Amino acid sequence: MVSERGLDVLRAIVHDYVASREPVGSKSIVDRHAFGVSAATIRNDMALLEEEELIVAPHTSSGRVPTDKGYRLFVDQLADRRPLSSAQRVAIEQFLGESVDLDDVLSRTVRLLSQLTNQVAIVQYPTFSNASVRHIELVTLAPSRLLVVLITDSGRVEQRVIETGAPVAPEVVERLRTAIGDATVGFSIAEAAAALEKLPAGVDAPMRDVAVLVTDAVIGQLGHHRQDRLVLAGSANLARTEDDFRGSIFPVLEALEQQVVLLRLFGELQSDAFGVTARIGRENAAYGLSETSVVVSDYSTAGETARLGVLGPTRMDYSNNMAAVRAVARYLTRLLGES
Amino acid sequence: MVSERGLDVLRAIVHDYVASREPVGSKSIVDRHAFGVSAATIRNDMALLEEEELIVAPHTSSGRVPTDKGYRLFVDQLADRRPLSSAQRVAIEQFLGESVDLDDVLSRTVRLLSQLTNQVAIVQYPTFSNASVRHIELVTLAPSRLLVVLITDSGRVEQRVIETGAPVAPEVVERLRTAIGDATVGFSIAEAAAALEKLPAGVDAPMRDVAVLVTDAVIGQLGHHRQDRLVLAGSANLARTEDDFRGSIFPVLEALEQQVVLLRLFGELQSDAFGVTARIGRENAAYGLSETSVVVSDYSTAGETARLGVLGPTRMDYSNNMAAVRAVARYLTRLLGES
DNA sequence: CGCTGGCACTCACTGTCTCTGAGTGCCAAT
DNA sequence: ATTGGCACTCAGAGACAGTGAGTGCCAGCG
Repeated sequence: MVSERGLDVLRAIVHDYVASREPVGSKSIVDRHAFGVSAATIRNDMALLEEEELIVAPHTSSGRVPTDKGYRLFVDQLADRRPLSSAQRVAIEQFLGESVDLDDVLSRTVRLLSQLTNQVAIVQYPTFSNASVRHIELVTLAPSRLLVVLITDSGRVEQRVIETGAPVAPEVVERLRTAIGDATVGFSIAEAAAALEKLPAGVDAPMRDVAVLVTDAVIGQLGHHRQDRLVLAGSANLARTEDDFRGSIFPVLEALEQQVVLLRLFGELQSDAFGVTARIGRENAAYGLSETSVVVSDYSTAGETARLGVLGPTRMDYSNNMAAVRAVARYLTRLLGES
Repeated sequence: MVSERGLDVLRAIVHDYVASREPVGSKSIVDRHAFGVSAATIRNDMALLEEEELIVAPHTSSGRVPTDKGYRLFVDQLADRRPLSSAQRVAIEQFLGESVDLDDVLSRTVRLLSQLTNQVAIVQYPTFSNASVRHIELVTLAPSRLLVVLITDSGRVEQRVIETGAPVAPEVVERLRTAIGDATVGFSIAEAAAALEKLPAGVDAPMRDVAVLVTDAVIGQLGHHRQDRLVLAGSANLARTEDDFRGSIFPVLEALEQQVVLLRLFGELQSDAFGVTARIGRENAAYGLSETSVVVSDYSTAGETARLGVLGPTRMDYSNNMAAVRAVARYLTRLLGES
């Protein structure tokens, strides 16, 4: 078993390694941390830690480096839950407080998070599944081209262009708008979608084709969860990492573009009781991100929850990043809750 | 002066260097290209080219590499204006043909371009300055929170949320909507903005405050050129470059996030008579992108022009990239012109 | 029994040296 | 103008020794 001091040693190794980027040896530990014991003693502890596969020596006789398992233990038990500095808190309040729009809030959030952590930040769009339809607008862009705009009371606006194939008379557009409006405005998303399914059946034959096209479009918009969208910032931070991680930038950049991958990754993580979770190194191997760690937290909107987090090399400052992710998630929840 | 064959040699050097990533020497040139002369002759030509600073030897006695100036000459005079392969043309048609929406078109375009060139692709949002206002919608999200949606006949939809500070009565919203609609719908962007400037003055005192807020918002939306927006794809290609360029990825990724930089860069480039322009290496030094080249082309929409292009390491395949950029720009112009 | 100092050992890293080969510049001959 | 020949240069690859951080182990000490 690993002793109490053994864990302290692990903590010191993680800390020093993250800071210095170099394998850390027994001597430098006693130098930098007041353990009150000699280097030889530390060495004994390190031998135990190595047996438990919490640390590893990259070359036979050089310092030790935490393994994924070591980081995992560190994150689960050893990371000090230190709060953000007051300067950072002020930054959050100031920076997010100014925003007006949902889009604006999210884009500010993601930039803020990437600055606080020096990592790539990711924020998922929230859903408002209990939102209801506020307004539907049908605009003729060209004789045979319609624009459908859907507005919900959560402030979400969806647009889509429809090619009707044949010209549509203005009065038809007008009647369709009224019909669709009557069937949907004021109802929840689910109710509205159900009502629209049946709508074309009760419509005069000549305009039924158009009606099908339009209702399909609206149903599509209703079902189009924006949760499928992500906002990113800070990918330049990947390249700032001046060391060996550079080699594995490619799959990461690729994943950032193929947002599907990130969405699945986000989906799998579940944070415990509104806390923060981390996925470390090889735990992400399935996504080709085996040298990458992800720190996420839920944040909640009126009804549902969505996620935000940061992504970076396995050797990252978990303490700081987890604190930042948690703080931003909390603040964002508060901000969105107000509305 | 550089002889005719000297230019052929330069072309060969650029071609081979781009392909092999290694400095190219006189012998390998006579091997790979049927010059019909001996290596010694080529050496003489190379000495001239070096004198003109078109090529340079990275180490005293190894092959030559094109300088920025060499690439410039190559791009201006030597690049074969070879058309795209028919497979590529088909890809363009198929891939872009399916799209419906402006957003969709642009996002497909940028992905396509990045695939064709293996570089980072950038597409600027088009403006439609001669568009006119089609519809304005005012929706109450909460007692003191309004959503303004602006729709133009070019299919552009802008939204903005306004905090009114105090609750606004439904009939006030209704009257405002009518007033604003009357003043703007059917008019051009410029006319509508002018009319809105004067609108609050002619409104009853009690609702004037709200009127000012709302008209300001709409004026802001009208003036908000989407041309300020870019769509990006393919940043992972930066990391695929397996060579020395990796070192200068950081400023590039940074520029990609700070879109302002890219916008200025795009703005400075002017392509000649609907052709393609390149900005090579140190010509971009002002933006911290001195190892980066940019290839852009105008593309035009109904009224105005916008730009698209690719960005990558100085040592890129200019022939192919310029052909791809031109072809995509042309196709996009045609596609947008149809509407 | 845990801690410590001592000691031999390992091995990555660095600098130096040499060797090799691709490539050059120059020159005299064609 | 082109060519073959030749001396020269220099980056890169091995080989080699020296250095030092760090380890494992052990006997002794509190």
